[in-house]
Parts: sequence; C-alpha cells; structure tokens
Amino acid sequence: MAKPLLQTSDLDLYLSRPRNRPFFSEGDPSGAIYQVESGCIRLQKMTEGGRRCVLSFCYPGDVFGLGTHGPEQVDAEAVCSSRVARLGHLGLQRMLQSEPARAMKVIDAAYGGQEAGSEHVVMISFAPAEQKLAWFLDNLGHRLGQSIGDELFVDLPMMRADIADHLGMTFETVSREMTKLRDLQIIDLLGLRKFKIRRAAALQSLALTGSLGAKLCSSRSRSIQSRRESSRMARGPSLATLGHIRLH
Amino acid sequence: MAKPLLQTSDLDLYLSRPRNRPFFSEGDPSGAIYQVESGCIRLQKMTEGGRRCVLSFCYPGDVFGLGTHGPEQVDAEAVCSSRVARLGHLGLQRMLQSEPARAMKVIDAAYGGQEAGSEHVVMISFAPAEQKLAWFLDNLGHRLGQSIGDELFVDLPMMRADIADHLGMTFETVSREMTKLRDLQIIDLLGLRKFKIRRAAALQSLALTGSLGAKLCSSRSRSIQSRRESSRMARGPSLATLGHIRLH
DNA sequence: CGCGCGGTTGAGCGGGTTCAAATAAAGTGG
DNA sequence: CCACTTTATTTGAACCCGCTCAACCGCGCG
Repeated sequence: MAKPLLQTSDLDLYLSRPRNRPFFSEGDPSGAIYQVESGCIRLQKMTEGGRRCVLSFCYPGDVFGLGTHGPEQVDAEAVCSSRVARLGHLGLQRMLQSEPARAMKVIDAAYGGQEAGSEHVVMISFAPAEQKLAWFLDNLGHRLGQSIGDELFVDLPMMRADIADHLGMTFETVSREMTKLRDLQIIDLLGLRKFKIRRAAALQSLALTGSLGAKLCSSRSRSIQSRRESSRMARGPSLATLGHIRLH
Repeated sequence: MAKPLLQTSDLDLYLSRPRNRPFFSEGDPSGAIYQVESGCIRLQKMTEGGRRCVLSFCYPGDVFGLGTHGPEQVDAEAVCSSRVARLGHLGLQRMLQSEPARAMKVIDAAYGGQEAGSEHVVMISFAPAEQKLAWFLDNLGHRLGQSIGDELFVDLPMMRADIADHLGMTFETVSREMTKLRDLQIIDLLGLRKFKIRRAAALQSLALTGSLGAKLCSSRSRSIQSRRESSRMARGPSLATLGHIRLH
C-alpha cells in the first residue's frame, strides 16, 4: 500500500478507542481530519427507531472527517479496538498555507475520496442480497486481503450485524448469503472473523454483474453492476479530484 | 432563499441543456464547479444492466462538481431544460487565493454540502416505500414549495421514474404510494408535474417516523420508522464544515 | 458450570417487484 | 385544431426475495 497521506509531522494527537466507542458523534464540532492508524472505524447514523446505518468503514490509512464522513452527518465508532491520528483544523490551516496541493488531497480524502461512495448507494438501492455481499467481500479482499500463494486471506474486523447495517439488510440474511457463497466454493469461512477467497474471479463477477459469468451454477438474471473489466474495482484513484489545482 | 454562493463575477461560462442531456459524464475531467441557475440536474450512475441510480437532484442555487457530486463518480444530466453556471478550476484556484474562506465554502457545497447525503442513504436502506416517498416530497416542499395562504404548492421537475431511481424503488410503486398519499388527503395531485401539500404536519410525520404520529413539532426532526417521536435539530447547515478554517 | 453474545438455520409472511393492460398526457404533422 | 403516435402514468394480479420470529449452536468467560 502507498504511504499514508498524513505523516507524523502533520499530526496533532493520537486517539485510541476500544470496540464500539466513538471517536466523534454527530453534532460534534467539525473541521478536524482523522487518519486510521490501526483497527477499523465505522461511520454511521443512528435512528430513533434503534436502526443503525453504516455509511462506510475506514481501514488503516483511510482519512475521514469532512462532509458525509464528518461529525455534521455521522458518528465515528471503533469497530474493534482502534487507533486514529488527528489533524486539527489549525494544523490543516497550516498545511493549506505551506503545502496547498497536498492539503487539497487530504481534504478530498477526508470527504470520502478514498472510496467510491456512489457505488455504495447503487448497491444498497438495487442489488439483491447475494450481490451486495459479494461486492462487500470483494472490496474487502482488495483492501485487506493477504495473498498467500494464489489464495487471498481476509480478516473481518466487523461482525455480521455491522455488515448488515452497511448493506441495508438483516444479519440473518448476511449469514445466509455467506454460507451460500461457501457452498458455491467461492469463499471458505475460517472462524467467525476470517475468510479465504477461493475463486476471486467468480466473486468479482457476482459483485459486478450479479451472476457468475459464463460458467454455470444458479445464476440470477437481474444484473446491476457495471461490467468494468477485471482491473480496478472500487479501488479508483479519486484522490485526484482537486489534485491538479495548484495554489501557487 | 439566501444569495447564491457564486456570483456572476466568479463564473467562467454558462451552459444550457435540454431535458436528458448531460452536463458532464462519468470520467470527464474534473475540478470544475457548477451552480444550477434554472431547471433541475440529476447526479446519477448508470449500470450495464440498464439500471439507473439517481444520487441526488440539484435545484437552482445548488452547487456540485466534486466527489460524489463530480464527474469521477457520476453523470450530471438535465432533468428538464436547465441552465448551469460553471467555475473552472482556474477560477477556483484564483478564488482560493483571493477569498480562501469563501472558496472553502464553495468547495464544501460542491462536495454535496447543501444536502444531507447521509440521510439519503439511511432512507433507501431501511425505510419502507411510503416513508421514502413522504420524505422526498417533504424535502421538495421545503426546497421548492411556494406557500399560498397556508397551503404549499410544489412543482415537480422530474417524472416518476426519476423519483423511483432516486429512492431505490420502481416507478409503479412511486405511483401507488403517491395515490395513497392523495387518498390520505395529505397531498393533492394537480396534473403530473405539480402537487399541493394539504397536511404538511402529517407528511412530515410520515417522513420522519414512518407513521402518522399523534403529534409533531414545527421544526424537523429525524428518525426512521420509529414509533416514538423525538425532536432534534435538523436541516443542518453543513456548509459550515470548513467555514471556520481561516486561511489568513 | 451456566450465562450471554454472536452466529446459524428454519418456517411463514408480506411489501415491493414483475408482467401486463388500460388510461392519460404530450407531441407531431397536416 | 384534430387524428395519430409516442411517452408517461395508473392500476391490476401474481410472485418471490428478504424480513420477522424463533429455535438452536458454539464459544468465551466469570
């Protein structure tokens, strides 16, 4: 993975939180920027009905804190024991003056630039449960996967209910679809918080088109996703948004 | 409504598009910022399956062009005949130097700061069809409604299918729920592109709690399909994200 | 050991979809 | 302005995916 956007010299302070504790809550003063050092953060919104909606997960290296990734709109909670570096708005102001181009990249990332947020909306709007989960696991594989040989091992930082609240479904359905993917030999479940991607191509096909490409197996016609060839997935650059705006 | 963020002196050029024509498409060069002058723009994503997902509608005064509101992630198309002002990245660069604080507000708006994007995700994830539509119409009322007496008249710039693609449902369901709201005497349908809100309180209650709660408050609170009503602040400014970051 | 939490699995139901047809509105050209 | 076509909306009926409710399993821990 590339070097982190923020270096230790930029940072104001470090924050640690145990599982399920907030780094900030909706309504907190805004303007600071955060970078995940270790663990996993979920950006979420609670409803009075007790419903939770996870807009996004942030993994080590990810930056958040502005817009839909900031305290005006969401809470940020530790999925598991996590550490986060914080750049206060004074520090950001300093960076804007000394290194404006880099500062804009940081700002873009903090708005959610590291992920394709629109993909998420498309998925939870239209995709059937199987495809949603395939999309999520495929992304996780690209993001957190550790290749050993030609197999990809992935640690799941979050529990089923977190995934469910991220994909707009129930944890029972997550569980069912997960075992379905296992039965299809697409993944192996290695304990509750780990899995292995056995057939990455099949998983990706499911994620993108909603069905297993040319090969057989129970295929579902309703396809959703853009058929972008193998390479980049959610993994788009997107950091470049304002990258070319030179300030001096 | 407040004065527009961008003044004529800022702007590079004006663009007009007839219905269903793009202002930009996914993958176009980015960095420019757009402000709606008249009409209505939809920010959307297409899928190979022919499915369309409308992430957001932009009305006169709204600013878009960055992040999930920019060409890296979505297309921008005219819902109806529309006019848009454009501020190229050179102009933005100039503004960043001459009026950094205002430039940051513009940037925040262009990322989607004028709307609560996270609300949209919550709605399409969990809310039932009736509540989704109530939420949408209630928002439209606040945004585009024209009060005459104690009644609120609203022009619908978009067709049912646009609404459906925004709320993650089919246009048939939109139509059904619309007539259901009419039968409940909550709205009146005045032709295809106009309606009147007869009972704003009931509509809001539906939008917020998912049911016609006994009572409600004048300001907007939020919750998804909960039986208990609660009054929190709403309509967060959100433009203020970086507003307090003074550059000089 | 018993308790609790997280996860899996099963049965049944219902909201929203799909398919299909009818109706209404908006163009279009003469 | 009217006949005609096209597009948009309404409405109906049947189906099915995912939800709800509920039981059960497995593991960690006091």
